[in-house]
Amino acid sequence: MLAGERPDVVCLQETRCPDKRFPRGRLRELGYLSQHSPGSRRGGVAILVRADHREHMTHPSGALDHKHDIAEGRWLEVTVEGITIGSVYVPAGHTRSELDDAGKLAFLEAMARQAQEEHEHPLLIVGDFNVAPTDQDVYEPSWFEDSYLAGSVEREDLREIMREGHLVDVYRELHPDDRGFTCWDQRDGHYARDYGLRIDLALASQPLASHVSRCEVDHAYRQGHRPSNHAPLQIELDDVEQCAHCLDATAAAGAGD
DNA sequence: ATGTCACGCATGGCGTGA
Repeated sequence: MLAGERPDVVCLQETRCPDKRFPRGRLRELGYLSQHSPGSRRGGVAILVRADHREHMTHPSGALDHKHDIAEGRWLEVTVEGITIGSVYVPAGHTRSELDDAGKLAFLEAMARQAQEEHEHPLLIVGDFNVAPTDQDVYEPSWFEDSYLAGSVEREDLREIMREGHLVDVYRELHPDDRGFTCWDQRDGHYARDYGLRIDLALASQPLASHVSRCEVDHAYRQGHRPSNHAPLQIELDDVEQCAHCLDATAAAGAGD
């Protein structure tokens, strides 16, 4: 994919490898800069940036309050060509025990604060949110009623992130009537019957969202022998320079008010 | 609703989390 399509930026979740085994050298050979935040076990997020953007990127510090262990292996951000891109892996909160639930909600709330702080900046957050925003994003809503993936509390926290950051759910904006599932249970038949969920999202700040020309679920990565149970989102932006310029102007206008 | 998988702990399965 890196050798063929040559995307500008790739955000990965669940790298599931210690930092030592993260293939920095191989990525460099392929012409990509990489940043990796390893997870203690199954997490781990990374961002790859095509090397020709080297002169036009920064790594902001203090992203999602790194003082808290909660962000370890779950959040990374980089600013490329004036656009801040976050790669996120929200805790699943699988058991829905009080502890897990609190961890997931605390994480979502930290994201909302971060989004609020950066709301004047061109921002694109992508990754596994472990929240299906609405019942349209779940294959059988009654089975997921108030579950950890589709609970009302989780959904409200997700809406708060979008409100605070003035963020748009890019896939839903472009595909109002499709389900656009990105994740399926590993058990036999679930993918074939499209028993899936849309929990992998791309949230773009509003002026940036108008420059998103394409957002698709890439089913090619669900083919082959024992693929991931997730399918990636592909996103294309039009007129990025113009967009960054217009957003700078917006921010400047906002600062003057 | 449930037809999987990899892992840790510990060595043949079981419990766990996604």
